[in-house]
Amino acid sequence: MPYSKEHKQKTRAKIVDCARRLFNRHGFASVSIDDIMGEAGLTRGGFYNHFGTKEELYAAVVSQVIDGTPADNWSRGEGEASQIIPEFVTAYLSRAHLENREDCCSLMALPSDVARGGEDVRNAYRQVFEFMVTNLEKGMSGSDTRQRALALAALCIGGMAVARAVDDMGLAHEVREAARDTAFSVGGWVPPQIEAAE
Amino acid sequence: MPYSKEHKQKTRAKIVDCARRLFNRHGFASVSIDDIMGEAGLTRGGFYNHFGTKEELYAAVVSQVIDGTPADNWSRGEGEASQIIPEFVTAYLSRAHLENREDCCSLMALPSDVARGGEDVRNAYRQVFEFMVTNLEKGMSGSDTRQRALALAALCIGGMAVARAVDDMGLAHEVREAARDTAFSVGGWVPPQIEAAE
DNA sequence: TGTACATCAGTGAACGCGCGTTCACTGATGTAC
DNA sequence: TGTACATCAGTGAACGCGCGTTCACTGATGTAC
Repeated sequence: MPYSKEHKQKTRAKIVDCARRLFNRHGFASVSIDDIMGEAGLTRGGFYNHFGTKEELYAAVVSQVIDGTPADNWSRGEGEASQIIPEFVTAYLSRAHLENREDCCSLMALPSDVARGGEDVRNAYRQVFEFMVTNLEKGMSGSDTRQRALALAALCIGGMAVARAVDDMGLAHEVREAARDTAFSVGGWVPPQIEAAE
Repeated sequence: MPYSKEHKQKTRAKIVDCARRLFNRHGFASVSIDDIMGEAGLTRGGFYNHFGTKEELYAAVVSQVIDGTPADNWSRGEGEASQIIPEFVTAYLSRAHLENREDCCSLMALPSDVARGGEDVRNAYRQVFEFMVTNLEKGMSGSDTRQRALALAALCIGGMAVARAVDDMGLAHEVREAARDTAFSVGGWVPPQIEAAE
């Protein structure tokens, strides 16, 4: 069998990776298969060797937990949860994560796109969200941890989604910082001290 | 001058209204001008008597504060802010508002669409968001009201946006209720008692 | 009151364009001998 | 080791289609006389 299995897997991974960045930046409907394949250094026809439809790729993108982003820090999850989880929240609500339009968490970059997507996409979104909530909960103590973790996830995602939608960077960072401070309060953690160095 | 001024204004308002419902449900990129004009009982050519481009209509939609939705309750804003604002939050995070895909707040229905929209759209989004935050703050007492109002708005919008994106209605309502309970805690209000009747 | 007219909101065919998907093909590669 | 072959990932022209926008027109309406 010519072309090793890894070759095809690598190509597929490259397509998903390029698609993720383009979807995060431009949304699902506005990115064409030509755009994606071009970005991956391939031509349109080959797309259908890897995916049946554009929608199938969409689901693959959403369910991908991304290397090299805040989501990654937390998925590694070694060490004390009570320390790692607040660090994750700080990174999630950081200036860098707000400004990086491509390498960011799809939960915050695509909520309204996914809401009107097909079954597979919404399923993928739910799984990533549940993963986030479960991990946030691990970093909490006290009562109602599940409820607080759900609200905390909503606050992180909502804060960043809103900050991206407004046309005023000053307001955007004000929202982001307000979300972060309130997130620490809901989580029951002491506020981050790294503030000045951010 | 034939066709009274009100005639044209009414037609314009009808187009914006139909567009708002279609955008909320399907997103900006997936709704065509034919769809909108058809919904309004008109034909495509007439669109350009009212708007220069599709993007211009988009901004008009986002900036419209909607009659007959929770947003309306609060914009009326007569009476005690400390009572009306918690009522608004309850209505915003209600089952009905989550399930109504068309007549809902654009802040929660379109965040990721707006984030990649043009200047006018993002400006309109900011104005509506600022209006929401200002009003939430009026219903608060204690310290850091501005910061808490920003986080509260992010929590409301984020909670609803996420609840809409997941494929499990049970989880969706769990998120919505968690957001609501935490919202009341951030707002410094006593939890709503209407729960059972919801 | 009745009629001729000017206005302009609304019509719908047409434009160039890019989309998602299909398909006959090409050619780089691993395997068999 | 060298060569012929089979595989199948990748190519790119072509498909039908719907898009945003334009434009010559039509016909309902308010106004002037």
